[in-house]
Amino acid sequence: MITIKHIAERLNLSVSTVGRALTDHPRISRETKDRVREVADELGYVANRAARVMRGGSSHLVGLLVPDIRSTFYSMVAQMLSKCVEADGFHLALSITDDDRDTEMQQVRELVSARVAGIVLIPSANPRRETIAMLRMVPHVQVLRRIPSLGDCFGMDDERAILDATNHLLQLGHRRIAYVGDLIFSTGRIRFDGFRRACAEAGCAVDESLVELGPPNEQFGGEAIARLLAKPSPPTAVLTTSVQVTLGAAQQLTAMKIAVPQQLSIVGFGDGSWQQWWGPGLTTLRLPAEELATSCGLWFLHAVRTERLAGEKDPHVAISPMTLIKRGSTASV
Amino acid sequence: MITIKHIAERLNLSVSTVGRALTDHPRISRETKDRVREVADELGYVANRAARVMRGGSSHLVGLLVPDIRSTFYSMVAQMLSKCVEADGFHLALSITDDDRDTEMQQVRELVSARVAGIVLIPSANPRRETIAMLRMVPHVQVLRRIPSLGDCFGMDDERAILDATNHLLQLGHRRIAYVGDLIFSTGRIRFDGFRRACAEAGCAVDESLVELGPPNEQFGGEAIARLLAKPSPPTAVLTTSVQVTLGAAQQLTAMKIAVPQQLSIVGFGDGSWQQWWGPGLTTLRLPAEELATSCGLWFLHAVRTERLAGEKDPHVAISPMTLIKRGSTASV
DNA sequence: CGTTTTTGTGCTAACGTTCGCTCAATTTAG
DNA sequence: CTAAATTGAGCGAACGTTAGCACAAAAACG
Repeated sequence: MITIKHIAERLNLSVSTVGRALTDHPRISRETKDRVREVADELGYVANRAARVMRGGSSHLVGLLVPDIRSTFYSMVAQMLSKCVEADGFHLALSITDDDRDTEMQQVRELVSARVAGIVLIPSANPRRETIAMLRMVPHVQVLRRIPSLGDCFGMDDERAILDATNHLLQLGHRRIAYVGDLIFSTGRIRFDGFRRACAEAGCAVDESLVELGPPNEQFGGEAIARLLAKPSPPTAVLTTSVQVTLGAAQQLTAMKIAVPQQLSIVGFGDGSWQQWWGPGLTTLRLPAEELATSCGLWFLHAVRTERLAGEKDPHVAISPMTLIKRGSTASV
Repeated sequence: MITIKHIAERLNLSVSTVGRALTDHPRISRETKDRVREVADELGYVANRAARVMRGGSSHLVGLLVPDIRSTFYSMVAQMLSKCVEADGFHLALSITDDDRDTEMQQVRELVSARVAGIVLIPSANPRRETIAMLRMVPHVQVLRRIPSLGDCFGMDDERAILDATNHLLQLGHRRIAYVGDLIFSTGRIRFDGFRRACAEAGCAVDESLVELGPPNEQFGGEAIARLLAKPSPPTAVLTTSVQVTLGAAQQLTAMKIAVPQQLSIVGFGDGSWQQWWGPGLTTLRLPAEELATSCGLWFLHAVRTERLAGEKDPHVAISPMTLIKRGSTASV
């Protein structure tokens, strides 16, 4: 690789002069700058960022940790964040955690080792103490889920949303409402609370046998639906409270040829083009992915610029609202 | 940030000893190694990768350039690639190009500047000379599209696929077949060739007024369908030859309440869960995204390990087959 | 017991870039 | 016409890590 040294030799200049010429230092003559630039282009010189970082400069790298980049929500976050930070000359280092705390730890170590300017992460269910310690060394922002011992967080109004969805079903007269979700993540617990609260407020007892708790993935969604419908007295409505669970549930309902909403009403989670086309159209909670990602990106740049570390005293917690989109998959009993 | 120097001072050791202890050098006593490790953990030491890179080591970074990470295909590539390379201790630096050659150039410059171990890219339609020159400095692999002056490429059998799709429609008796695609990318041109060849071989003249060429995005797909259906003698079948165009077309057909396949047969491109649920089910060309991404990742690691540069003499060109999935959106005339 | 080998550690240079300091040459001011 | 200011460029140190060389102490060998 070509270095400034090569350029300096070629022009019989010192490395410092070449360095200054390339960074447009005011005390270098126009003529020298032009000659240096010309030779640099000719030799195909590309600055070594590692050296710059070592001198104490910024790596201009932003770490992004997501469980799975194929998810529409996470890829939207990645896209928007990338757009945001690139406008300021930053770049994205993408790490995929699989929601595994050990993978997460290793990835965070890598990012800190690369001296990233900051980290945006969707934290795993229960990050290691070490992970948290490392995160506290750099500006960072949590998205979606919230670990109290970490800093700023951009989340969604999970409780309100599930409350709305449950109330929608209650107002349609449903009393046997099944709940499919998780208690693994902070969001899962908040959503479940919302469900219980809505039921309690409506004076509707929660049938524990209609509560399916498990990992928020496609497979569990499908299995949960199958189990629920196989019960002696099946639910009249179901709430699927994560994107993947909703997808699995929809596939299962289609496969089992269940009439929606006649046999079962369903409220899904997240938005994708498939939801408008699935069956009678899926009633769903729309995620404010784009807005959330953008505001998160902007805040993040702010955090990096002000060298704001681990949400020092009062972490900034932003809550974006979700909206219930009513389609054909929910009807009165 | 804590450096080995801090650890050395704390233990009254030299930096070299600490450095060797941390890299598990054989000539360091077990006792010293343990003490060093302990203090390192206590102080929260994280190695500075920049320094390591400067010493001539690898950055263990792999650059990935995609037009848009929200696309299912590209995010699948990102996911699989990440899995592949992380198994070998590499990490992904994600860059989004928007298919813009200037953005692309800037991103490649950044990656080379960060001294990435290699680059995987979906090249833009017409990369700058400078971009190509920089790419030639590092091991790199093209995905999907192919720029002849660059190296190895992992693509799909675009011509064969469109040939199959067109023949499927021809066999169903269609003669007025519309084509919606692009001539911007190498893939677009190859696909169009496949269409023309299939028609020619079947002795079916291509009606140029039924050929809609434009950017491969959702908007164009919708507009193209609207234009085609507004013609005095509209097509009986249409071939949409990119993922986004297919999505736009499907949305437009739903919006216009066109009876598929009675009024119009359609063959789409790419696969997504929505396609099985859209209308009567979309007949479509399945992309071998997962396989392609995985084999690309493996080859890439090979290229990095063997320091294989710009496809030196004979670039490796892998062609994965696509398969036509027949669903309800195509029927005989 | 002396010699060779092994073991454990320190010194120092190097990677590529940046930046403070120095200094000569040139220009401007008095 | 001399003194001061400005311009243009070089020297050398520093960033954190690694690795070759050196060297003392300990161990193994004859």
